[in-house]
Amino acid sequence: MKKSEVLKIVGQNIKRIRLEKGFTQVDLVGKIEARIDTTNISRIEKGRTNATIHTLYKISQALEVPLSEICSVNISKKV
Amino acid sequence: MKKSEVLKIVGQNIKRIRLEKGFTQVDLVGKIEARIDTTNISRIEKGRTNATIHTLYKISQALEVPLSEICSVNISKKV
DNA sequence: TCTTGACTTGTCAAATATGACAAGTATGAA
DNA sequence: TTCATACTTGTCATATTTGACAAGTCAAGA
Repeated sequence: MKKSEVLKIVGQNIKRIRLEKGFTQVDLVGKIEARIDTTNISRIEKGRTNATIHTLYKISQALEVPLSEICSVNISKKV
Repeated sequence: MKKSEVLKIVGQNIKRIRLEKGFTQVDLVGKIEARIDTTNISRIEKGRTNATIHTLYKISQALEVPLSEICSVNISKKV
């Protein structure tokens, strides 16, 4: 699986969960004590940036889901 | 949960799985088609670096586990 | 149309992840 | 002790993430 695909799937996970919970990006930022920016959330959701694990962790906190849930990418069959 | 704790847990996950599978860090690098370095694997396992999701994905590929498994951090009770 | 809210995108500066290499540490075997 | 293997750590250059801000897009209402 290509880098861009991985980033896209992670971003879709985040966006899907966020919408399911009825949050806006601004809501998320408000829920995170550590600083984070809607610009970055947007970029991550769109798969335009290769986020660090800590940033994803902060987002998972705001979404109230385990980090592993937003990192749920199908295990590739072939490398 | 502090940033350093998150990084440490992810690193421990990787190291634990790697040892369970009997791989050395050099083995891992050899299994990953995309370029990655033992220096970086070591730093990630030690929690000294805030790895990007794509790097963790590459490691998960080499370890033959889902990305979500190495990202398994207990959901924090309190923010 | 105009406005508002939500999101996207461009740019910038600062911080830092990454790959590469060298050197150091630790362990175990001969 | 010596050697080999595995890992850690320091440093460097490069690339990129991140937060911040501004501006742009888009859809839904009034």
